[in-house]
Amino acid sequence: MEQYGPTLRKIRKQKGLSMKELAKDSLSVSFLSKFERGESDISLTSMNQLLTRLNVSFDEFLFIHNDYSNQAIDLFFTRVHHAYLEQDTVKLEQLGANEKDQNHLILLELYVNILKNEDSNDLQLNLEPLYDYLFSVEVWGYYELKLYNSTMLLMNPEMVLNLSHTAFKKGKRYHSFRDYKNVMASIFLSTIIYLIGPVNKGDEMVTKYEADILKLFSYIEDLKLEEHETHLRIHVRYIKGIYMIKKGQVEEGTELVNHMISILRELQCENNAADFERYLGLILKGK
Amino acid sequence: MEQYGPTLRKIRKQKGLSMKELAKDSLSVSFLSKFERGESDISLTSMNQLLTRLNVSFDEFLFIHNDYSNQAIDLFFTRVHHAYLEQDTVKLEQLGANEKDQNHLILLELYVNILKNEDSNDLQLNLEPLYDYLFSVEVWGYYELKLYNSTMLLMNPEMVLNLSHTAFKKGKRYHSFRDYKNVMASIFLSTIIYLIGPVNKGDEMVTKYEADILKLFSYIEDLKLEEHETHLRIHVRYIKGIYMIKKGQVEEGTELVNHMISILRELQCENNAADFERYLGLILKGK
DNA sequence: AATAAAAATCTCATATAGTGGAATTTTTAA
DNA sequence: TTAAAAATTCCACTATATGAGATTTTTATT
Repeated sequence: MEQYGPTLRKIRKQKGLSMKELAKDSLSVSFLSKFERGESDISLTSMNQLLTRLNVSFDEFLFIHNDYSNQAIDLFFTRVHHAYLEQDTVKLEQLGANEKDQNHLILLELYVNILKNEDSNDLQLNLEPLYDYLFSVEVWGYYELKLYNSTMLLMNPEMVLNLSHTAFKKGKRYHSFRDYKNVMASIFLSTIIYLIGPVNKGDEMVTKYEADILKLFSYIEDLKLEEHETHLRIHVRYIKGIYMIKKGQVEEGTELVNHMISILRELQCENNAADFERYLGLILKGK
Repeated sequence: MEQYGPTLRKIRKQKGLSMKELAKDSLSVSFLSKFERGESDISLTSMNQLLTRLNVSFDEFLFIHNDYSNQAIDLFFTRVHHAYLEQDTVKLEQLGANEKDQNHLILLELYVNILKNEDSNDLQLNLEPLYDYLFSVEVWGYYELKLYNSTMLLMNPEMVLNLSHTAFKKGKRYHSFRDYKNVMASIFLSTIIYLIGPVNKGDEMVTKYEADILKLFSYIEDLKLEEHETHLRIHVRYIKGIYMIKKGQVEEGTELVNHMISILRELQCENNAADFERYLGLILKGK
């Protein structure tokens, strides 16, 4: 039994409510006392009533319960991402130690394999289980989007294309869920970058996948980005510029990209600006 | 008893899991069946185990359960805001009908009073209960921030100042919670606008509250905005420009503000740009 | 320090959440 | 059509969530 009670007590006290006031309409004081002391579990219905009365959402409650750290799902992907960037295979293996989820274990193994075989060319990744999972799920939730987003770079173009379309189709109903648009847009933009092809290669891929790239831009349109989602707006325009360059409109494309970079500079987003600039340089050198 | 079971079933099916697989390690199949058919409540601990296995957060679960609409807290404030903008007193009164929360009722009454007495000058608002509540709560959560944010414009300057400082002090631990920074920054920025004073008046307020305004800018610094939070970055610079104008640096201030407006235009944030421009016009006319 | 009021805990009775197994029905797949 | 898998139903049983009222602890006030 998880000890949710004490956390609830803490929150109740912070809001200056007595047990009587909180329990009103949903529970007896005596039971609330027992629960708050960690001596009993509570039903989902009762808990929901209590949290509603306290004006605290489940996620906020769990955020406090987990010592002011975020959701398990985000936490896992963030940790993996960091460990990978730091090439910390030990950390990755540690993360796997307490893990029961099959997908998570696969993902960790993939990353460890990549880090360990970085130089050798005979790297064979087994992505089948991931494909199977992502194709079998009927509606993609937040988790599936994150899972795909953090593994797409390991997949081959055909699969990426296929799954990005799938993401669009299977994720539709979530439009208004908090972080959804961000992950979705990020998936589509990464897909486009992927399809534009390696910077040092020719433009075969752009030509081959032209229809798909346009489709992906239309998916982003479909997200109907809000005016306050300026970061995504900047990112979209930037990728459009890159695409134009690859398509031959070198001058207009470069101008658009540089414009976005200058906006980022003005807002002191130095890292972002530098990343954008570096990639632009590579693209232009390939021309 | 809320019927959470059927929603869980729906999600389980979407993910292609059998009851046996889902129940493993946490529940018996026969009970899971009973729960999923809405014939029994479930303990918070069990539910958490099930959702963890499904890789679905509580908020995502409730989002689906509530027919793909968002959190109760946000929903309330959004609805009130819309009804107020549309001067729809009937809608506001409707919102109050099913409402049990004391603060919500106060807030609704305030808005109705404002709309009904718009022309007459003898409007007397009783904000005491709100002050009492906000001062009595030890740690401000998401709800308190939203509540304050949506009522601060009705309060007098001294109170706003006091409560904005309170927001900073009492909200500290939440830095990493999802929407937190947004609401927090929005509070500080609104406070600065408030302290800069009415556009048609002189600059007494800017002078009087100079130290406070600088303090508020430092609070925003303290939030350590991420590079991807470009919307807030734009907003902060815009307000800085307005402040410079009020302080006498008309030229530099106007330049900065116009710069931000032009960025918004480039990103096709037409409404935001227009709002910013309108306010700039008023400020400059007052000079 | 004394006292009253409010808040929280404890005791015990009861309702119901949850288990396990076996038989039955429904769904799925080949 | 048929066999296997998945889900439901029924039952007997245990664990525990919850409520009512008595008791103790805390808080506030003089």
